[in-house]
Amino acid sequence: MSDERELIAEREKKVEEIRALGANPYANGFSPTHTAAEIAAKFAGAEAPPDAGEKGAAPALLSDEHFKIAGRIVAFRGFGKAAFVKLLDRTGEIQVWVRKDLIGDAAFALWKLVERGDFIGVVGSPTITRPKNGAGELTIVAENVVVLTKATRSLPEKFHGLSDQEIRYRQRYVDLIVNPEVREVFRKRTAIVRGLRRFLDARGFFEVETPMMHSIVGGAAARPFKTHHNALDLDLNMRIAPELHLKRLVVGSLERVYEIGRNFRNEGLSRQHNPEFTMLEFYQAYATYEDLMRLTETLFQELAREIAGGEELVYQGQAVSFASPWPRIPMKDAIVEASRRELLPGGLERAVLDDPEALTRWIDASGVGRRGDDLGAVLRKSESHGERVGALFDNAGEKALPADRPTFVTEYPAETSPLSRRNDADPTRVDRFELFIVGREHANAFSELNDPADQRSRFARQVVAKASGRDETMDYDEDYCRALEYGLPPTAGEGIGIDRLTMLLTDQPSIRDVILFPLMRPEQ
RNA sequence: GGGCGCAUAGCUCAACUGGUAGAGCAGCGGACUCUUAAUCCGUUUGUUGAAAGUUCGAUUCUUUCUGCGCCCA
Repeated sequence: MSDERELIAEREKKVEEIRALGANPYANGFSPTHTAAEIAAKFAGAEAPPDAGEKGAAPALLSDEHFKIAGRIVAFRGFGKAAFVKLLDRTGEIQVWVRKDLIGDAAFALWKLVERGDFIGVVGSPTITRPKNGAGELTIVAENVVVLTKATRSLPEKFHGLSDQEIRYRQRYVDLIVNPEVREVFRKRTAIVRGLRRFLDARGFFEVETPMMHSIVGGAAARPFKTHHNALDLDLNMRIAPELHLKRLVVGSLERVYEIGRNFRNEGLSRQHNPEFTMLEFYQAYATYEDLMRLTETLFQELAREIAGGEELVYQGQAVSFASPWPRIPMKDAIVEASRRELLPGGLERAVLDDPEALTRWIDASGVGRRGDDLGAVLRKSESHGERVGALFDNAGEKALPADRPTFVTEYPAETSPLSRRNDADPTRVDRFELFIVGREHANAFSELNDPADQRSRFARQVVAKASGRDETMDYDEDYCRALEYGLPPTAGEGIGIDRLTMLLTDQPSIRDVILFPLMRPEQ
């Protein structure tokens, strides 16, 4: 009787037996008056009532007040004519004590068909069970019990729970039932999103929703998912970023806007990447990327205090201090540091990175350009000095950043930032930063390019690159350029990945641990 | 995309160099009205991820496939 179907059949038999006793195994209309947490709060610190002493005697109550509670039985300890069960509701667990003498023979006959996994409703009053080792436990002594939903599949083993990662991700509902720490991660995720909204709302930002289906690809360097609208016979892309629509809204004089929503990028899966992921993007008129560095520091510190309990946190064993000020490192300095630390061949000085011809000579002399790895491949197909610098940073410079401090990387090359404003003093670079924490990109921000002529030429370069086979490029967005011609006020904008932020603040190793239903291959 | 690893009962895990699969929990039957992984007695349960190969014999060795994880890119 251990074949899975037989286990289910055993429980289905009980469903019928419940019906035979005149009860509904899928009953409706039971309205709880209290949650587990509310009762726990109400009787926090209560003294145990006087012990009745007699073995088998009904316990003295803390209060005559009747509480109606409902939840799933996650632990069941039976004693023949009595049982202790743990009821799980949305706020946590509470113990219930069911006694034959208190609920009566008829109800107890029904109770005998109840087991771990079932939902029940209970009416009863509180007591504190006899202290054995340490304190007694707050417990609702049942006067009445009803079956609300009979479960026909049994829960995973009570002690080890569910640890198979594949089943945890595929059957998240089971994971959430048996792993309290998983519930806590997702509770914190929601608290993070609420915290972001609170932070931005308090600063006069306006929350908006923009389209997720775009006919034009833009706002990031990524491959899109394709889809199709039948009635219009229109090919569409799932958005890779909301950026261009949000800036249109700044043109529309909204000035401060943000959107929290899903983006879709057709790329591989890893511990840091899920094809659909959630981003916050916000845009603030009359701000610069430097203003956003200060804002970002404050935002992350506030969230760390609320979610992680302070500005000193530990991510997967790595201590990280959020205390101000956060280091700011120009991209080229990070590359020089990588060379110094032999993450790259030596001799890569700042002067070399500043001079396209010197960099070409260094790439040839060091052999990096002939390497079979990703860096070699990217360098060979790079068509500009800026792209080469960006490739050196992505493949080595990142690794030379401080591990124990959030770090702003600044001075990005213009070629890899087609939507960013050029730096006034050095037009080959843009007013942009990315925030790196524990080696991962956590935010990307820049002062926005609002010169329509410059924007048009940068879109044109993207189109040329796409024509030459690059698929992670943007389309020419004519309407966006038209919007810029109406005037985008000086504006800075930023994107923050909510999934990675949640990983960081809840110390989770994989993005799949902070997404309720991560993308998986279909079963079978 | 490349490399490494994992896949055994519903769940968590065993099974030495190849000898026909076990435990705990869950389930089932019984005892039990203060338990905390309740306890005690008895007891059922398997296409060892799939397919093929080597072998007298494969959970174990080989190949392919599927799914998952990790590392690299």
